[in-house]
Amino acid sequence: MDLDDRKFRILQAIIDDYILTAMPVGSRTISKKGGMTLSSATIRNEMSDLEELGYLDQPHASAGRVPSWKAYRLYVDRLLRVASLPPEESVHVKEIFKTRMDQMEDVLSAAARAISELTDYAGVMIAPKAGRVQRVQLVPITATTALMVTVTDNGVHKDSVVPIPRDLSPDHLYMISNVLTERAQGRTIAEILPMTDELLQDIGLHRSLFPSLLDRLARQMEPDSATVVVGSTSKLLAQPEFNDIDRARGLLSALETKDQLARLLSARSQLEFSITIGPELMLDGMQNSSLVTVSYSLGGGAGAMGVIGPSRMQYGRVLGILSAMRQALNEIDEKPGKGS
Amino acid sequence: MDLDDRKFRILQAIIDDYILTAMPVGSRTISKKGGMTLSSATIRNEMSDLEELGYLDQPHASAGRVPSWKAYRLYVDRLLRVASLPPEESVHVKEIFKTRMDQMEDVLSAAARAISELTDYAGVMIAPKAGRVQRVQLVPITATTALMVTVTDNGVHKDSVVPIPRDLSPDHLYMISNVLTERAQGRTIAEILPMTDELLQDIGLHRSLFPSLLDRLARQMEPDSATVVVGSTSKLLAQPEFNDIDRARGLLSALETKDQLARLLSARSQLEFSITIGPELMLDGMQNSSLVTVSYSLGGGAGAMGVIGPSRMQYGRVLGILSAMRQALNEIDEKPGKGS
DNA sequence: CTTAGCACTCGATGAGCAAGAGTGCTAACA
DNA sequence: TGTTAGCACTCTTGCTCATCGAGTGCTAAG
Repeated sequence: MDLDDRKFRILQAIIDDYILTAMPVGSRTISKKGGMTLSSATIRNEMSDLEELGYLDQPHASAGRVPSWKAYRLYVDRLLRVASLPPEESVHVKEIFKTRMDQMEDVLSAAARAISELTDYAGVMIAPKAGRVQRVQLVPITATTALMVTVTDNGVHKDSVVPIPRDLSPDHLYMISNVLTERAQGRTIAEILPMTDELLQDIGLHRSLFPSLLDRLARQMEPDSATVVVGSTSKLLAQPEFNDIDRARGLLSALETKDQLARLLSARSQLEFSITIGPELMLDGMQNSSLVTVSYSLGGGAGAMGVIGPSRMQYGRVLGILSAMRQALNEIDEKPGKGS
Repeated sequence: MDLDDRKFRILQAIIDDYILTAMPVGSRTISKKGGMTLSSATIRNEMSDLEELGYLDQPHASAGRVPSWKAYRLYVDRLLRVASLPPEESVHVKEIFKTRMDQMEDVLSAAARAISELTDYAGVMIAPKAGRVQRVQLVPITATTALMVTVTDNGVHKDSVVPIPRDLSPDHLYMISNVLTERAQGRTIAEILPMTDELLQDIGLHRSLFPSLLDRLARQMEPDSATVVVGSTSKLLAQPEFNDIDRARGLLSALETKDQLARLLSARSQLEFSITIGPELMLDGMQNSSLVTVSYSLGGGAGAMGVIGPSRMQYGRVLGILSAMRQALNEIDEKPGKGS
């Protein structure tokens, strides 16, 4: 069931053309442009075969052929070449993070915007996975609430408001923070949770307080939808496939449900890169879209970033841009004043 | 140049109809539906006058009339009635903030989403203005960086990474935090900035450190684009005016430049409510859109929220929803475990 | 001042037609 | 046996043209 070399070349030519034009590709086009010396009739026969094999679709009887998701899959698996960036763009990418970034948030949204800008698709970022706890500190807010700030070894920090007993002074909180820090330091959340009992024994004083704190700690450490940043989506609307407003709406609203995106991206933060095509995403409103991701590391933690765009995507170009971004992000670590 | 009562009523009928149908309104429609006992010919004459006065536009010679922004302005100034919510929706609004919200972020995005959901336009929120500093705390991250967490009296907190001298122990940082807190407590940023010299004298030890910290503090306190949250924008695409994809793109990209929105909203956080129509916004891509805002207070700080939609907006309904939201937000304060 | 009546305008709709792109099939050819 | 020229056929696209109808402005009568 494998394709012979000629079929490959023809399929590639079709995909290349379709990616550029978004128009169904006819046999004559390939016969002329494709660098092949075959007549359109021969191409037609081959195309007919390719359709039967499920690599091409025909919108209607007298239109050209359109690649199916199966074709894209083959394309990225076997035919894809990563396009390296032209030098001026490459420089541009390096520039993005030149300005001071105090917060993880800043880095993420700058990167997501940049990805959108460079690719003309929608850029998406997920923050690096929180690593091991490095410090926990309680900062008083009101008489009965405090802010629990957690810093991890990859520089990610999170905070949440926790209730505290009324009679705790700031110094008390600081002491508790130190105990918490001592106990939690260097551990992942999975390691911390069973420690509850031990902790409770240590500080008989605030028995009631700690289960709640550990709960929060656990919640803070898991990747959540808040750590997903979507870049410019308006770029997407320029793509011809979204002249159909309903499709556009479907995709946009899919992009707005951040927890879906969080799942997708966080699942891919272990993969150096990934390409997921249309139906493979198994999400409503994204049957005709693809997700391309690369992982990156920031402060030692692994995150993922990518672009979402029509399946007819310039995969090579996009991968090139994403690779450049990865490198730029990784370099942030080496600089002082780095992203939180 | 004032309009007589009948012109008012006719104009109102036209706007009411147009808001519902998004179609140019003809004289016959008004004559029949408008509750008036005038013939279409009479209406026609009046409409002709209204057009001359700039309240109506005519897309083309043989179409009906469409309200101009001037008409909407008049409408909201003099003819608008706030629609109170049907009880079941009112209950729904109260439910939104029932779940525990640890972070300001959570509250904002839940609210923005809810506004979008209820109105079918795009909801926007800006965080309450930071008030007076209540506590400043430095949490060590690495040997040379710390997280500066600032808590204000209205519960807003912000953080940013600051460089610190290499030889500071956590306890040192805690002491410095206490000094900073003592000095800054109860003051606004405008009051803190001139204090630099005083502070430097107090702690001769870390002269070089403090200007940088105060800088950060100042930056933290100003409202920034990060505090703007936009709810679901895909709802907007359902509006018939955005069948024109270019318009949709224009508006969406306007919604993506958050600092513009930040300016708009923060300028309106002092007003109980505001309605700004198309050209009055003076922004590209929003000539045909309106912004309706109400202020709210959370933790004692004033913020603003609103919706952005086509000028042909159900102003009364939107105001009703926003009022309900304001009330729901204000009530969060009274509960424990409140928004950050 | 109101309104009935009427001529006029102009967009929307749909039919009809020609052009063009593309296909599949067949038959000839190497 | 694979390739290709040729051709009939299909279907979309764009165009024109006529028609329809909503809506207007004007005029003259009530």
